[in-house]
Formats: sequence, C-alpha cells, structure tokens
Amino acid sequence: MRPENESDDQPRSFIERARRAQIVRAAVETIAEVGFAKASFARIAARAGISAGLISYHFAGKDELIGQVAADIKEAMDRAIGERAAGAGSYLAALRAVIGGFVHYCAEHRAEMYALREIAANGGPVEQDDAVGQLAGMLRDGQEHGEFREFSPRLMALTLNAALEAVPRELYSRADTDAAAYADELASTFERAVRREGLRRRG
Amino acid sequence: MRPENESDDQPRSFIERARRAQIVRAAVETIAEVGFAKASFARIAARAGISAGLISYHFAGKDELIGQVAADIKEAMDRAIGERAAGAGSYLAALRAVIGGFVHYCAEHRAEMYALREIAANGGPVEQDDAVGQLAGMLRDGQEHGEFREFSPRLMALTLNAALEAVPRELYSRADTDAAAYADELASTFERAVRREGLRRRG
DNA sequence: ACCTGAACACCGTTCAAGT
DNA sequence: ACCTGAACACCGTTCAAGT
Repeated sequence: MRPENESDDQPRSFIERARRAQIVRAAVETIAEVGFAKASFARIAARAGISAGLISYHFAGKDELIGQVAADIKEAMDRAIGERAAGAGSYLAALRAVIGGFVHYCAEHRAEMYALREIAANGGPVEQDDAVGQLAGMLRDGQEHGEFREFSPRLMALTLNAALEAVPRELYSRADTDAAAYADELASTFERAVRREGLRRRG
Repeated sequence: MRPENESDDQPRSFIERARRAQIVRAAVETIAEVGFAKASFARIAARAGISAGLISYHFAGKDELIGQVAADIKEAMDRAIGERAAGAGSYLAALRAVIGGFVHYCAEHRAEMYALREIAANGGPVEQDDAVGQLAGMLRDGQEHGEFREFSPRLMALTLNAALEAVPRELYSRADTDAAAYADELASTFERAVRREGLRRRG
C-alpha cells in the first residue's frame, strides 16, 4: 500500500525521493507561514499541488513527515555550526564557538528555526538526545584535557542545550534583542560554569 | 450560549465553579494517564461522567481549559518553592533554594509535572514570562545588593528557566537520575555564573 | 509504481431542545 | 442557568480505482 523503503528493501526510486523532498519543502513553508497547528495535510498538499492522500502514500504518518522536516533543518544547522567550531584552538574556544554559532544561526535563519521551534513546541519528534550527547562529549573531552572543572557532563550538556533551545523564541519575539549581546552573555555564563577557578579573569 | 464570567459580568455561580474544578481535575488525570495527544474532550468528559458539550459550555475553548490546568499546577508549585526560598539569608541562598526546590518538587510530584510538561511540549499556553520575570527580578535585586556580578538579568533568567524546564524530562526518563545530585549540579552551575569573582571558593 | 478522490473514524465546537 | 445529544466542519488515514 505504501513504500516502506530505506533500510528495508530497495532504495527509494528517483521519483519517490523527488516527491518526498517536494512534500518536505512544502511542509516547511506551510509551518513557517500558518504555524504547526494549521499545517494540515490538506494545506501542505494544496501548496504542493498534489492530493492529501499522496502524502500518506509517501510517508508512514504525520510523525515521519514532521520528523523528516525537523531532521533536514537540524542537519543544515549542525553543519554550519560545526564549521565555525572546527577551527577552535581550545575547548573553551570551541564552547564559545558553538554557543555563538547557534545564536547567530538563529538570527540568520528565522523561517527554518521558527518552523523547528513550532515543531518542538508541539510535540514533534525532535530527539534532542543527539545534541545533548555531542555537547556532553565535548565537555568531557575538555575535562580530560584539564581545561574544565569537575561536573557531570551530561547534566551540564542538558542545561546548555536547554539554554540554547530558549534562544529562538526570545530572539524572534523581542525585536530589540541583540543577537551578539545574547551570544556573549550565554558564552560568558557557561564559561564561568565550566572553567577551573583562579586561572585568569576576563570580561 | 456560554457563561463568560470572571472579570466580565457577575462572579461565577457555585455550581459553575464546582463543574470547572471537576473538569480541570479530570483533565489533569486524563493527560497524566493517556498523554496530551489523546486527552480529547470525549475522554475527559467520560472520566468526569458528563457530556463533551458541557466542557465547551463551561470553557471558552480547549485553550482555556488547558491553560487553567497549567495555571493550577504551577500555582501549587510556586507556593511550595516560595516557602522554601522565603527563609534564605542571602540572594545566593535564595537562588540555591529556588533551584533545589524546583528539582525536588519535580521529584515528588511526578503526575502533575508530567502533565504540565505534556502541555508545554504540545503547544499549550504555559506563559513562561511570569516565571522569567520573577527570576529576573530576584537576580537584579542580588546585583543591586552587590552579591551578583554584572549581567543581563533577563537573559540569565531566561537561561535558568530553560535549564529548569529541562529537569522533569531528564528526571522521569532516566530512572537512575539522582534528584539531589542534579539539584546540586544545577545550583553550582548557576552560582558560578552569577557570583562575583575571587570572593571565596566552595565545592 | 504512482496518484486520485471518496470513505472512514475521529476531533472541538455549535446549537436546538429539554429541565 | 445548566445540561444533553445530534449536527457540523475539520482532521489523518485507508483504500478501491485509475494510469
């Protein structure tokens, strides 16, 4: 009744990949325009110029479609932030690069991040554990290299991730919020939280 | 067609208040039991032993009902945490009391906090600005009394609030998470983020 | 294989009708 | 004033039928 490909039987056909990409694109635009609550299959299909039933044919359910939308947006964001953090000369600099990169990416990609937040704020399957795990790994490495004090990497990563997730809402709801200042405040907050004491003082 | 009382015309009648309370109670239990997505008016009404239409009669819409559910839960939580923080002898102690109080309240009121998180995670109108504003006020007071360093009280409050909101999920999804340790880690993290430097060292 | 459009079971809300 | 139950417009999903 519906193609359950990818990690199943055959790879997806060309037309299937094209349709899925088209539907995902229409979904992003629809969510960004009318919000998650009103982004029904009927609206998404109308925007894409297809029948609503076709979405169910290509996706196992609404969860899979929304999950794909979220995954696409996050993949682009992770790549952009990763590039910024790649050249950091220390774990402290890497932490600052991740925080600053995230805030600036939010400021520069409002539609996507707004859609992502709409999804996360409406029970979408955003699976934050990847992000938390990556942050925890970076923090643990920084500890082992002696840059960071002792703390639970997982709980600190969880706290940092939560702080980052709060950024888009504040950035978009308050027009006067200065992205650079927000990034500096956040970076300073977590620098103080993770660094060893008495090393040096700045800011 | 429906009573639009409270801050409108007459006060609510006794029977109206009783019905509203009964419906809110049934909604909390239903959300905690089957999750937000499946907590329909039909299910809530069935649990309360009334018709679904009666909910629409007493509440302007689903948003008002869910908002009332969230408000009731948060009011009880705020009172409990406020009691713990009332006796603090310093702003740093008050900060620690709020963080510790929140974590322990989460650990001790799983059903309510689970329902609240379900609501917040599904686009419910949880209005976090009250909490953020209160935290910001406390932080600002601590700055004016010279206990805290200079930072943006609003952005720090936003960051702290986000960190607190991440607590229930972690606490409930990982059975081995130690609430007391989580509270200590969080308190230590934010203590380091807000305090002046070089005053003293602990932990 | 790919797609449509009607049918289905559900949802929140409205409303005539009862008391 | 308070409440029911049918009707309504919507939703995501299914499925027979077309190509």
